[in-house]
Amino acid sequence: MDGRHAGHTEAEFLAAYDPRAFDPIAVTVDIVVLTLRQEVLHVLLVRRGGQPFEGRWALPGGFVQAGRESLAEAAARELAEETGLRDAGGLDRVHLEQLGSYGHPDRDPRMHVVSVAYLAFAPDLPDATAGGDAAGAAWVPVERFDPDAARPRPHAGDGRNGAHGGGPVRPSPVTTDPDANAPGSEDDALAFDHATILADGLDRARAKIEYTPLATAFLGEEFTVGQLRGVYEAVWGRSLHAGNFHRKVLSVPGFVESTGGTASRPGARGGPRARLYRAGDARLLHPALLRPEREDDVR
Amino acid sequence: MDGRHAGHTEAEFLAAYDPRAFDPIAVTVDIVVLTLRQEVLHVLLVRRGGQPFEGRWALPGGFVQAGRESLAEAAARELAEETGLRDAGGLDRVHLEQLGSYGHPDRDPRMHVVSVAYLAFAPDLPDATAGGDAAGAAWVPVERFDPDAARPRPHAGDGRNGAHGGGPVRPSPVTTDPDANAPGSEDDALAFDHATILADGLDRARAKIEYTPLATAFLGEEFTVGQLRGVYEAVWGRSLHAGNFHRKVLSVPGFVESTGGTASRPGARGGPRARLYRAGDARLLHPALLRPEREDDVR
DNA sequence: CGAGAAAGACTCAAAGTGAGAAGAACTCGC
DNA sequence: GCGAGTTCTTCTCACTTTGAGTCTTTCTCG
Repeated sequence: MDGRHAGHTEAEFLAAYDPRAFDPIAVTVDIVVLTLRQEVLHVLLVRRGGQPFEGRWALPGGFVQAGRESLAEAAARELAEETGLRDAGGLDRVHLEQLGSYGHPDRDPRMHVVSVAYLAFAPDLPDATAGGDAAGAAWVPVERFDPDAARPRPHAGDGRNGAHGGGPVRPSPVTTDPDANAPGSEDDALAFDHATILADGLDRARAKIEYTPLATAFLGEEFTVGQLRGVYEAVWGRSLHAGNFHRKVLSVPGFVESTGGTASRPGARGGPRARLYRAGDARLLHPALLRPEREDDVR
Repeated sequence: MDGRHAGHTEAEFLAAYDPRAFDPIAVTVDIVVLTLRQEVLHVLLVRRGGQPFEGRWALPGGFVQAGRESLAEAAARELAEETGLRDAGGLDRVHLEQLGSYGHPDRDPRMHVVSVAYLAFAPDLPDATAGGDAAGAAWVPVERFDPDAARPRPHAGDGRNGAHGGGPVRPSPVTTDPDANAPGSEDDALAFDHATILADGLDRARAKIEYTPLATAFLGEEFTVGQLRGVYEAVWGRSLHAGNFHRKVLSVPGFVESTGGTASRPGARGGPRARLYRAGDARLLHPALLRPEREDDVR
């Protein structure tokens, strides 16, 4: 192909036994941590404290410790460090899955770095603390980085223009670095290829809640159907038909199970007290909860 | 967590600038290449010509060339080398997508190796040629490695016990190494964690043809609805209702488009000449072609 | 108090699905 | 050449699932 068939000679093959005899590739993990804050989908970002991309926002992550940890362990470790959640004991409620790997030779100016990206769904977490080498950490509304501009549109047959009907952007990010610029403005692209990784993570999240019950990972132990619908609306960026959603959620076996209780107080804007549910034992939703038509994606 | 928070001190962080100052991790690509031969799903395996796991069967793959190629390029290169398909010019018809990364520190006894696995769907290819350091290459029926034992079962309402009804294993693998044992027998586990990777690839393939038109990647330029159904039956390991499948395929917009022609000869066992179709322009099938119930997977 | 909002149950029409049947076209074996 | 067996393709029928809308009840807010 390029004369590198020599990469298969016995000499070069044996060289693999000496770990330092060839150009190395570094391996990192980067994590797309998603959560809901005030009904808006946020992603955890850190402000880089060193070169390259110093001062820019990036996904949390770090180097995999060679010979000491698996990729998933590295991701869990970084997640614990960067969210400061380790001590809060809430980490076991976070869903963590591998997203994909990114290995273009020029994606890091220092050397060839392969990043294994992970995707995490977290319930509402306290403000982020800047751990390790980061100069700041913040929960940022994903809308600012979302090329699909997935702000909630009313669903097709929705007559009213409710609170979700394309209103202005929600509150600014909470950051532990008061001087940090809010990320997401024009000149504030993410470091490395993290914009691509984030976009892929959002795609994955939007698809995943269709056929798995993982939307419940964004909520507390107990939740109402309305809160669950809020997760879908925030992630998909569309408002959904409340009645149909309710029917559907309760009809999918194992999605949610009733706790018997009702919410101690109704929603902020009134209404009856909703019944409470917890996540059921299904790992897959069958039948799935499909997104409203998205003709653009089809071709 | 384990006192390695030191991994975030400035000193260690700067060490990343010297690529050889820390324990390296090697990066490889491994490819699950699937194809159909005589209506049976096969995977491409190579026989290892060196330690470790010498003489065992493994997925084709190799080291990523640091600083020279992306992960996808490395996968495409290895695929071309190992299938000998490069010159046949058929590589552009092969679908190649990233499957996932595997990085347990002990998965390779030599050192910490992270493998980025790819999944390929190929039309029927010529016999494999052992390229590079492999001592042999073969197309092997996946059934031998498939814990789900996905041999075609008749669909629920299928009265007859046709040719798909759980017959014996199909022809043995074609290999360029005549002395090679047929892989897949009791004591012939795949090298490394390749059994896991293969299983993940099969899961992905089975899910992917539900909502994408990629089943057509297993076929030639033109095909009949019956051949397309054969792909689904081989991959899912179930026979499908011919009439419903036909209706469904033609009703999904952009899945297939008619060429206007008909097959030059009917199927081997008779029947009228089927109409010919080619892949349409859809990237997603909507609505999807869902597998028959699989209650086991749900919980 | 009345307006507005949400929870939840309901109706109705449209679309999609599984199962079976049937006609036409073709292969074999005899 | 004939009949049995296959396959392709189209239909029918019953059933399920879906989107959209309505309605009642329970609550908050002004």
